[in-house]
This record gives sequence, structure tokens and C-alpha cells, in this order.
Amino acid sequence: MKEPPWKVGELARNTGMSVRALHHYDEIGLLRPSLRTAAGHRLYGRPDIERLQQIHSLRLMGISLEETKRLLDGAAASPRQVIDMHLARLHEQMAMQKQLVRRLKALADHLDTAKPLSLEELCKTIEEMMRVEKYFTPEQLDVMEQRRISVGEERMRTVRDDWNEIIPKVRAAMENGADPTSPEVLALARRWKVLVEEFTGGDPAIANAVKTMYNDDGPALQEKLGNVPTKEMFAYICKSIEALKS
Amino acid sequence: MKEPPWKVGELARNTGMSVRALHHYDEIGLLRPSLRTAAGHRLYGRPDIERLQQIHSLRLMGISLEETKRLLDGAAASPRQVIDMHLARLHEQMAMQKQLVRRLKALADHLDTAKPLSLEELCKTIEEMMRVEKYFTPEQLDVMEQRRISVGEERMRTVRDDWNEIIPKVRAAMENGADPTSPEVLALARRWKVLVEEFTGGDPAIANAVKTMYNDDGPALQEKLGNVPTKEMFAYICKSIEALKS
DNA sequence: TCTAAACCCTACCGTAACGTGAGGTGCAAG
DNA sequence: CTTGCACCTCACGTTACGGTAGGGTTTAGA
Repeated sequence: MKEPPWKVGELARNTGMSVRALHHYDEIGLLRPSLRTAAGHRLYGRPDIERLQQIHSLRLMGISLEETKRLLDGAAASPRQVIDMHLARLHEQMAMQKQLVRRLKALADHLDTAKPLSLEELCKTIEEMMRVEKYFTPEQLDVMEQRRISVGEERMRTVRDDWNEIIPKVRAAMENGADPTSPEVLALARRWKVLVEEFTGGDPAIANAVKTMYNDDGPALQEKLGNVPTKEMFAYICKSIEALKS
Repeated sequence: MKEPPWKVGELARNTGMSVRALHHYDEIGLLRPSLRTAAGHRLYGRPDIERLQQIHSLRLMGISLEETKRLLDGAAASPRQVIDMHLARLHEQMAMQKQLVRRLKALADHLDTAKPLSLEELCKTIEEMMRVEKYFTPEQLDVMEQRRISVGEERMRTVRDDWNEIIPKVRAAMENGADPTSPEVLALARRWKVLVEEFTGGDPAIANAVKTMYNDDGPALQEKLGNVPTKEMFAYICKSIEALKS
């Protein structure tokens, strides 16, 4: 290992950076060698090497070259602020990526359980997911996914079967004009309430979002999911659930 | 809302995409309008609109335009494979981002607790963190961070104080040639063991990594952290801990 | 001292998915 | 007939370099 000044290749070998990167840093004014030979070859002196090490450190933290330059040239906010801003950006990105992962997993699940899907059907399913997703905050979606994981595949299926059993019964009761406070309807209301609580984890905000979703997008969901409560059914069963409390 | 065919602006308004994006899709051959007016204005027909909706769906999943094109043109792997690959990429990225977040948080912590740092010192600290980090797998670092969070700030400080008390004592005992099986050293070994277990969460792999770290980078760490066990001290106290077991 | 290998230079294209003009044309309403 | 809006085609900018081309420089060995 020679003494400085070093030529660009030597510096590259000794620091693990690429020659091209060093050229780039020179181009953008982040690290210009303090010397050149008569022929124009770059010569990096000891201060340049120190600066390069600092650049390297900041790069390891994911700081952009632009910010790095501002920091090293003393024309930036405090390091602390740079770090905080960077953390904020990272958190934002990670939130978006988590959202994507959630969607993709749900889609993969769908591909696993349902029959083979054509591309158009797949795309329709995606649109459907988005329609549903927009009613919930990312945090709520997170909570719901955690619940799905902790509850397990099997329980999920039985819950779905329960819904498929209860919903037609409620519809029938309503259409027959049965009194919401009658014992049969109250029994349905009790089961309904349990299922809702199981799904929402007892979070009323989630329950509310679900209701809004069915109210606003009922027809579309009906078409997609097949068996779905209507606004009127919500009102009906809510009356019954109210009656349960007293 | 007119009937198709639509011009770009109308299509853009009705789909929420930007005109420029539609131009771009045309440029790269992802969505070329099936008609043009004599003057060259793009006219999108009904099949184009369907294709655009599919593009939109896939974009919502974060699929690249390139993959989208391959998928829609039927020249790609199965949707399932595309999803899986995409998930894998996302996980990789998120792992890297988590790593960055960990580093930045540690750095912010350092800035909070220690005295105000110059930029050079900050960079040295970063290099130091990297030196330490390389001894652990990302999973181990994760575990350690979780422990730090669950243990809490206060306990961390008392643990550090404990180390600062014990290490000199062990050094002194060793330099005085005290028998590792003597009662005083055994008492030290007991405390040492507890502290190690607290820090590692009982994971011997982590304990091992720590030992390797001090063995390999002892001098550098000594300089940075000030008060650090040597290889010999490890050997000495290990003998004593062995003696504890019997 | 000569030559060939190794090294260096500048300059340009490419990356992903558009945003943002610039400069020119098409078209319907007043 | 003109105004104004929508449309067109370039073409550059964004990040942090990688890769390559074409040509000069340095250096080690013969």
C-alpha cells in the first residue's frame, strides 16, 4: 500500500469503490481530486481520502449523494435533521411496500383457493380488492391481516360458512316481516354479533367501515362475493342487536 | 360520458391516468390506440380501454410496465409466478430498508445520548457500527433490537453500568493471577453469565458472534468503546463459567 | 531505448416511469 | 376569422452509477 497521492485505480482498489463511481463523484462535484497530473490523471491526496471515507459512511446510511454533498459542505441542516427526514421517508416507503405485500399475498391466496383464473378475472379481482381496501385505513388492514394470520385458515373457512348460513336466514326473516325482537331473530342477532366481533377484533371502527363498505358498494360486492348483506338487512339486524342489549 | 372512441384527454379524465402516462404506454408499446385520426390524434376504442383497466390493475400491484406487457401479451410466466417473484423482491427490499432504519435509529440514539458530535466523529461512529454489524446476521440484529425495545432504556443503562463495573474487576483478577475457580471469581462469572444471557436473550449464536467480534476487532473496539474485554479475559472468564457448571 | 500491457482520460447511452416544458398543429365556438 | 383549448412530437430531467468506445499515458520488462 503506497503513500498518497493515489491514482483513481489505486484508490478504488483500496476502498472497494468502483473507478466509475469515483469519476461520477468528481463529475457531480462531490469529491474532486485535489491534484491532477499534467496529462489530467486524477491524484487523490490524504484529505480527499478522508472525504471519501465520510462519503462512504453516509452512503451506508442510505443518504443520497446530494444530501451527502450538502452535509460535507456544511450547507445542510443538522445531521440529526437529515437522519430524521431520511427515517420518515423510509417509513413511508415501507408502509407502501407493506401495503403491496398485503395485496399480493391476498391475491396469491385467491389464486390458491379459487379455481384457475383468467387474466381478466384476475384483474377484476384486483379492482375488487382496491374497492374494498379504500374503506379501511392501512392500520386497520394491518390489524385485520394479523387477525387472519392468528385465527388460521381453518377457522376462516368455518366463519365463512357461518356467514353463508346466517345471511340468507336474516334475509328470509326480514322479508317475512319477522319482528326483530322475536326470539328467533334475536338468536340470529347473537350469532351475527359474535361473527362481527371475531372478524373485527372488537374494533368498532372496523365494523363501521365494513358497514359503510356494504352500504356504498353493495351492488358491486353482491356481484362479486355473491352473498352479501344489504343496507336494509344491516338496519334490521342492528335493531335486533340493540334489542339484545336490553 | 361519451361513447368510445375517446381521445387521450377524455380517456385520461375518465381513468385518472395522466395524458403523459398514456403517451408513455404508447411509446413503449404497452397500449397503442387502435385508431388515429387523420391528423394523428390518438383514438382509444373499447378493447383499448379494457386493456388499460388491466394495466391499471397490475400497476396497483406494483408490477412493472415491462412485466405487465409480458403478462398481457401472454409472453410471461404464469401470474402466480410473477406474483411470487414480485413478493420475493419486495421482501428483499424491505429487509434492506429495515436494516437502514435500524442503523439510522441507532445513530439517532447516539446523537441523543452522547455529547454533540462533529461530522467526522459521526462518520467514525457509522464505520464503527458497520464493523460491529458484520458479525451478526440480519435476523440476529432484529432479535437484538427487539430485546432492546422490550428491555427499555433504563435497564439498558444499568446493564452498561454493570459491565463497566465487572470488566475491570475481571481484568484485575486475571492480572493478579487469581484462580478462576476461586469464590470471588466465580461470583464475577455468575454475574457475567447473567449479563450475557440478558443481552443475547439466551441465544448462544449471538453470544458466539459477540465473542468473535471482540476477538477479531478487539483493538478497534477498545479504542471506540473504551472498556472492552480482551481475548484473554474471555478465555479466563469462560474457564470460570465452566467451573460454575460443575 | 523500445514496446506492449496496464492504466488513464472524456464522452455518450442506458436504466423506470413518467413530469415538464417547447414549439407546432387541429378543431369547435363566438 | 380568430381565440383558445386539446392535441401532436420531440427532448431533457430525475438516481447513482454500469458499460463501452476511442484515444492518450505510464510503466515494467526485454
